[in-house]
Amino acid sequence: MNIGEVSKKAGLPPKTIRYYEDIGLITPQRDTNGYRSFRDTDMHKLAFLGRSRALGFTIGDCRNLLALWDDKDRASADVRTIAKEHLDQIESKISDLAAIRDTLSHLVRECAGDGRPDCPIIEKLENFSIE
Amino acid sequence: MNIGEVSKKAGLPPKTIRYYEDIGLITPQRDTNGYRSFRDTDMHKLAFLGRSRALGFTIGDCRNLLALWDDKDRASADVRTIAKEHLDQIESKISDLAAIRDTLSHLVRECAGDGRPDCPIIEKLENFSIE
DNA sequence: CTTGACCTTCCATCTACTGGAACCCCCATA
DNA sequence: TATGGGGGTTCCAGTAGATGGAAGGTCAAG
Repeated sequence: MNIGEVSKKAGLPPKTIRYYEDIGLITPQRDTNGYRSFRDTDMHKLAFLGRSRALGFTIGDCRNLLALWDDKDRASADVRTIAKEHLDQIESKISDLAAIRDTLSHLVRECAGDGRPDCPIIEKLENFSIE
Repeated sequence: MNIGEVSKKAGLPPKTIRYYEDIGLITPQRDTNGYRSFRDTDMHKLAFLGRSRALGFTIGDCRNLLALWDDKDRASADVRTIAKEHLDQIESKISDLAAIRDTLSHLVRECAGDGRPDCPIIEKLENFSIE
């Protein structure tokens, strides 16, 4: 399978797939003409990567998860640890963003948004602190 | 005021402050020894930048907000537009993250996390799709 | 006079790609 | 046989927003 077809099936741009090869996440064979030749296992890994990345795992996480995936004897606790840490990060990010959203939506509601120059948003940015 | 003191007051690392000068967000004077000499207006801008960045505005947004801040005659609608767009982005990011969190926490709950090798997290990453 | 804390510049590095240039390969059609 | 179009290849540069580190100048205290 050539990169274009793989790209469609895995839902990843060709550039991204080449990049994943560059950084050693996959190692597709080559045809005599130099084209990359993807096997099922490459396809499988790419799909795995696509899903992991969609869940927000970093490339480093993905590398670890792939290694764990390859290792049939690993303890599920190892996988769970990575996932749990990531989940914690996501939860803290969500609450950060929620605080920001609350502050901002308050400001946006307060601002008349008309032609007049006085604007509470700018005023608050001058001396407000998010708590 | 030297950069160290400004750094403490504004809560921004010296590196970041120099970077903000590099990209033209501030233009502090220089002492005869070459040290940056920060005035009140620089301090004020840095504090403004710190707060805007803490609210997740991009550097580009900050540049626009600073310009609007300088322009005493601008319409508050201009400021409100930037803030509103940003708020929308934040809300969509929050819901993306919430979907990821739901999926992940489901997986983490399902995984025994013990010494055994079978792990639903890995299994789902093999053939799961986030909807 | 030396020590140590500051300050300076410049260059490299990080994440996770993405864009573009220049070039090769394969197949179908006129 | 030429040619055109749609693949593929490599390599270099750039994105955002800093951050790390090297090499060196400056200043105040002891």
